[in-house]
Amino acid sequence: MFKSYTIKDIAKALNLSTSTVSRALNGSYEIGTETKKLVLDYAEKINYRPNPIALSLKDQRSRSIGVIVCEVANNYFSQAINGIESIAYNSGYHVIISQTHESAAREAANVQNLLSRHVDGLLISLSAETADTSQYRYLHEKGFPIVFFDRVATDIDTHRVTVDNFKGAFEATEELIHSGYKKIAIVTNNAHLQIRHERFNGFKAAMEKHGLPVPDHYVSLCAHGGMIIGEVEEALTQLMGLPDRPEAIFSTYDRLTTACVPVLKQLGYRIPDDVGLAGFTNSDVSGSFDPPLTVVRQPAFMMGQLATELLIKTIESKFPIHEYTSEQVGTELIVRRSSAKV
Amino acid sequence: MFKSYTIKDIAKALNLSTSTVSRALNGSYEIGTETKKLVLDYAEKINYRPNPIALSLKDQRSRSIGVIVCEVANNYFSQAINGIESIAYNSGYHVIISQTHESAAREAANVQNLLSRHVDGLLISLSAETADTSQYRYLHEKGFPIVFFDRVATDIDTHRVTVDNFKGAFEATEELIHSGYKKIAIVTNNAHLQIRHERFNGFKAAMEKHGLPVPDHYVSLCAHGGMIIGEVEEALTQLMGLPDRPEAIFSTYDRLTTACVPVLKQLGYRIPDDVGLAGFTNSDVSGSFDPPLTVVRQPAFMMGQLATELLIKTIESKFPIHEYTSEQVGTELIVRRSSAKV
DNA sequence: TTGAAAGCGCTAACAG
DNA sequence: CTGTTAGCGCTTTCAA
Repeated sequence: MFKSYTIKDIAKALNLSTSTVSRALNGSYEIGTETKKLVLDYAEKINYRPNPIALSLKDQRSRSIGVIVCEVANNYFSQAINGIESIAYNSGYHVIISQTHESAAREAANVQNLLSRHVDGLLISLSAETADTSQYRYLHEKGFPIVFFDRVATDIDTHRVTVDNFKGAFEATEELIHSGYKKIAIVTNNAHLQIRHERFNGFKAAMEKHGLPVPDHYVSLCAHGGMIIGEVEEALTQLMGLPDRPEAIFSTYDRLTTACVPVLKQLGYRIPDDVGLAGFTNSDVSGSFDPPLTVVRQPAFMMGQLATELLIKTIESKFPIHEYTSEQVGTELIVRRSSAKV
Repeated sequence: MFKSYTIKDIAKALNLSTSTVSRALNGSYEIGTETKKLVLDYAEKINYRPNPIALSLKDQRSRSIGVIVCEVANNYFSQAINGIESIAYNSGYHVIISQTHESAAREAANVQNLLSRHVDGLLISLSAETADTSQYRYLHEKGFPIVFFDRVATDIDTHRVTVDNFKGAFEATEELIHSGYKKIAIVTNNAHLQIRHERFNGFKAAMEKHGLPVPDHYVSLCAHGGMIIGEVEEALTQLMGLPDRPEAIFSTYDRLTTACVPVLKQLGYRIPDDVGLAGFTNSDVSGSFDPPLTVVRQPAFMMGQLATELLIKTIESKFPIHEYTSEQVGTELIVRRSSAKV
């Protein structure tokens, strides 16, 4: 069923040896111009395609890279995957995507799965649940090419691609402050991720700079980062039920930010009249929200490209690499009405 | 660099032949219980993983399926890919995604690329530009497993997974009519796609049923389906500039629908006060829009699953399949304020 | 119950 | 310039 032609078929048809055919196909110099033309023409005619599996077996590489993300159906990640694909494709790699759904166990299983498929390298964005990164350290120490992007493991010295989360959060928070908000709460996702810390710190730094307090009860955690709407409801109900109810909310994570909108409305609060809102999100329709959202946007596509370039460079390096780069790109603050003070 | 263990390593270490090791690993019956245990224990200890590439070479299949979509960063497709992955993963296939960016040329190139990678089958959603489906017919006739989903080629008799586009469009249009709109225009994407026709026909049928006309100048085309904002601007500017300006707009395509919102606003029209709006989209934040959007939603995840199941069944079928199923699933109409009549 | 050997498609070292 | 051959990791006859 759908057998394709092999080098052998060509050799037989042309009464040549397979090696001659191989040489012709690969543009070797030690071959007669006529023979070469003969082979190429015939190959063209029968639409010959080399079998990449045989090639992979030969040179011990699969020409594929594994990508680990929490969810494909996520603005940031789908845009990043777009960037990943664009580079990988041009470099002759294919991309195998696997999703953790924010589960550390699934993440571990996916890594094993990708390894058993002999991917040449791994592009990783940690799940929110991942606390233990030892499997990555192990691989990394064994010389297996790994690049982290966005949600990185800080305790492993590898290539990394991130945004300046601190600055992104700082700017957004300061925007809220400049609008006139003083009592600002933060909703954030799981504590393990580095990006959470950085964004949290950026938030705190902005508050501190302006002499504003960040009481503990103004810090609300949603472990599933907006995937579970009940969690967001609970968090916001609690925040908005406080005696010193916050005047504005800063959200550190994509879905969390967009999830805040319907939840706040459902709880009876108008944005920004009753409560201001700003947060990280890569949604490309955040400007059409009611109200239009003030957002921090990450250059997802570019980050995907950058990470993939680093990974492929590592994979194809003749020598083991021991110098790792941490690329940090900027975020974009888009100010809209949700952060205005009425 | 990162060499993994082979069956040979085990054989050497245990002083056995590779075939014995192979048999032990594969639970063959013609093997001594002791030897078997020995091998399995050792394999476990060194964390042995069979090389899928060698296996593929042997049995002439790659255990991978190719997916062709226009864009990963698209609500519908990212959700569908989610479904595709879930089934493929469990069946031991990996998924190679490639994007056409709505270009027929890129689509053709991607197909060739996937074929040269010897994928075992193809899951295809046509690009908006694709008019010529002969490459698919050719493959299909050669016995290559293909399943179309969402944007299908109707002139090829293969497995297909679609939604009831006619009904989805019919219901949404009728919803606008029931709200009190009479002059309803339609913005739609490229003419080649079957889904466009079906949705257009559903729209027309609803209009006819209620005795409403669909003049030609109420039909507006955006070839790039909302990817190019200028196109949407042009289309809407023209529609809204008509002497008999439409009172409502029905949009047949995901991004087109969401793109209508900022464009209409920018042109100075309020939704639904000045113009009603309803359309297809799988955006999961359409309820947070200003105004909340009346949308037709497709069960993308399920469609991805269905298509993948069909494909894998075809791939693994012992006999050539000549009976093809056309699965059609329902759409969901979510009525919100954008389609209300003020 | 085990081992030897061929073969999947391709490349490359070695002969000629 | 071209052919022969071994080998990548694995399974599967065929022999023993």
